[in-house]
Amino acid sequence: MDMLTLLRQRGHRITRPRLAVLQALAEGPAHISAAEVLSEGRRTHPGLSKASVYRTLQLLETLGALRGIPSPEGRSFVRVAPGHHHLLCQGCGEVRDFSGCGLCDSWREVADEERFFVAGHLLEVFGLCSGCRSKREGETS
Amino acid sequence: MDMLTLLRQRGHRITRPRLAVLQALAEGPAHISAAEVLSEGRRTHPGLSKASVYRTLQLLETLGALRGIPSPEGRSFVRVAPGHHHLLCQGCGEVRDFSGCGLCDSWREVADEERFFVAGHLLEVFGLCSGCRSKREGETS
DNA sequence: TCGCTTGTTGATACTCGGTCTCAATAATAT
DNA sequence: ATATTATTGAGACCGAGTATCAACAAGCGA
Repeated sequence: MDMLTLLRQRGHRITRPRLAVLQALAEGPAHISAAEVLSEGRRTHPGLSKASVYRTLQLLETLGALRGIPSPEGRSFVRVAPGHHHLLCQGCGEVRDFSGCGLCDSWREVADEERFFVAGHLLEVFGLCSGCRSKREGETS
Repeated sequence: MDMLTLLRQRGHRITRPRLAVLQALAEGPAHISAAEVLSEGRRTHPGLSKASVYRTLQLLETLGALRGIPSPEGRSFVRVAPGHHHLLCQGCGEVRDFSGCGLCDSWREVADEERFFVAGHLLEVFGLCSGCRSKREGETS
């Protein structure tokens, strides 16, 4: 669902700071940090404050529209989308997306057993990207 | 592989602080924070410093034996084990494990396409646990 | 359209997880 | 035993994220 509609539907006010954050999320990179949202958002609303950015990101995460993932500089946020997953390089920190995991069913029954309401899921595959891989050629593993 | 053996094999020295961290990881809860490792580790090595704990955890993560996952109070660390995944509650922050995901193959070909060396993977399923679920009964979604 | 109510904002002080520095120490090789 | 050098511990430091609170404005009803 549209994040703007989601906010309205849940009874949250549509304000300039929130619109600026939504626009930053829409126009910015797929993985975006709070700091990037702040600087990007100030292009549409110069007075945008750090606190509002964090509050809005937190709100969107609570509503299930965003998901924070760990990154070297704090957290970065991604739009929650079905079958959207990551390859995390432990060498350089690069995050690469991939989609179409084809496995979005087998864990569902586990969640059902636990009486757990599933808002979304995220598969992290971590290791070394091709670049870092060749750099470490020769090391014992 | 045994974490102690792993350290030795990669040419890292076996020191008292590192042994204390390994023991804390072995005896502590499955999901453990750096602060918990510190206090737990000081039981076997009272002089253990915060810096050493963070350094050792970082080293073990680099070596692929540990994986940090986001949590309200910083990060918590889990032993990397095949088919070990999480249900993260966005209401209370509870982390519940589940295993036997049965899907540890379909993403592998994606990784291969990207020439990505896979050290491990972690599936996060997030939403609401049964407790938080009933608390929010009646809210629009 | 005009207020009124109250959710939201912005500035800033603050918290605290995590890192950096560097002299002192101790694990390994010889 | 000695030399080499990775590692440690103490504490200063950094910076992401939060708390506070008076001022503001979104939305609603009249």
